[in-house]
Amino acid sequence: MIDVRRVRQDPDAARAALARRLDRTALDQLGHVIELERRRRATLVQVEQLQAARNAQSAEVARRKKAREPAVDLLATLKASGEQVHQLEADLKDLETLLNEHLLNVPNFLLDHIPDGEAAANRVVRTWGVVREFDFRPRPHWELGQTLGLFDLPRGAKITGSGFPLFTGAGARLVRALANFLLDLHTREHGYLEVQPPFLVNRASLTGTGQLPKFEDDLYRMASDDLFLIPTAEVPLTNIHRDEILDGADLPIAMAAYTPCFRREAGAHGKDTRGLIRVHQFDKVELVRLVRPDTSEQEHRLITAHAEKALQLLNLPYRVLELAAGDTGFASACTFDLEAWAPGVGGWLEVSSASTFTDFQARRANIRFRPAPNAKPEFVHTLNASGVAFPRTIVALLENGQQADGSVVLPEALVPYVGTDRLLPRS
RNA sequence: GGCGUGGUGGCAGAGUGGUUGAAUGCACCGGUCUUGAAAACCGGCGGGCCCGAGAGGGUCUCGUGAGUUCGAAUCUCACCCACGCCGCCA
Repeated sequence: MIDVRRVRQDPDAARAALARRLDRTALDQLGHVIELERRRRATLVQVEQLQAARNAQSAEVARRKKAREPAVDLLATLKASGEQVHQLEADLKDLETLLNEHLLNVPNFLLDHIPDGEAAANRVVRTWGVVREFDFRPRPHWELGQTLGLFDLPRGAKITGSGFPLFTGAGARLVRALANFLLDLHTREHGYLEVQPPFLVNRASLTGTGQLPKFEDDLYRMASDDLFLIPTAEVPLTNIHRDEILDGADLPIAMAAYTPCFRREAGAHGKDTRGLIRVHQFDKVELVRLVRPDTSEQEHRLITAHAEKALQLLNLPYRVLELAAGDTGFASACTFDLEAWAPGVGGWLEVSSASTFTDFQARRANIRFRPAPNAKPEFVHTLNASGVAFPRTIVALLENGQQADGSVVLPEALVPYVGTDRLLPRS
């Protein structure tokens, strides 16, 4: 949630800032916010003045009762003004409800330095690793998965539907190995607290991180309980400290979790439907940090570096993109995507997204900290990064590690976890 | 699922209609004392919003929402959550 006070102090600056998102509805929402906030404050002043008068009269009633003096005249005026206050309060509440609805649909302000434009304007910040030259035609992962017996997508579709992968044998073991490798890396080397959160969350949590109310169509919902399958562990992790005031000395808070993620991918039909690139259920190790606002830019670089370290240890060539204004997610102020090279499909695959949300999620989820003992609470800044998403990482591992004989060489870091340095075709 | 008990400030815990945003203790902050620390003593100490240049002032808030009343933490109703016992189940 954006800061309404910032909007009303300089509405034109707010409009200009949001215009960068190239999203008409965002500006429309902002227009409503400005008008509703004006009316809200006008009504609030009225209500409070009336209440102040009534409180004084009420105290006088109490005094007279104690002194056994008559108070009928006061009781009559209080009764009348009571109805007036009641009406004004109802008006105020309607305004606040409406204001909040619009506010929840306004995206975050972007950091100044990110490029303007749509996805085509995304900026390559750096590239790591060497794209391998093949002396044979590199095969796509779905062919490798078939010959190596790693996954069985038709049967996954039979059990559930398209986009619900079934991993088998060494493939299933590779998933488990990645989970252990990544959790060990982030907890032991990078200092994250390992967390195993619930996979179902309520509306308040999804509103806190920004998925609701706007993106309900992208979520799987359990109608009987009004709970949702998590689209990312970002949701439960960030909400752990919802409605809390943290001790400033405890920041930054760093948490890592391995969870499945569920996404309906509504509206993405026909795009990347083959293989493991776009699926409805996938595993991911997620990193979340709650930090002091003045450190959030350096924290953003740090969390990005943590995700990059995973790709480096997996020996996967990747590039880092700074997303352009028009391509940055609703809640994010600045996002770095990590894209691993996949020679089989011949493209860069997003395997991680590292974002700073500034105080946007903290306002929605009401996560604050006390900068010093007895000081006023302030909102934290929240950040997260995939560290990393499994299916596309597996795609990159298979397609980069493939040999002419059909086997796949695994990176050294994974060998102890998988128990072999090479995946061999089924005999 | 059934029956029962309960939800008060960072924690513990008073408070059953009238200056109670809330006693008291702990924790925390400042000070006195001390070579220093501890103890002791003195003082301070929830959060949101609004007005105000500021000083300051106002208002709301005792799980959430609605209601009764001139007035509610205190009464009524609904909902949510936690705990206990029973049932069911891994």
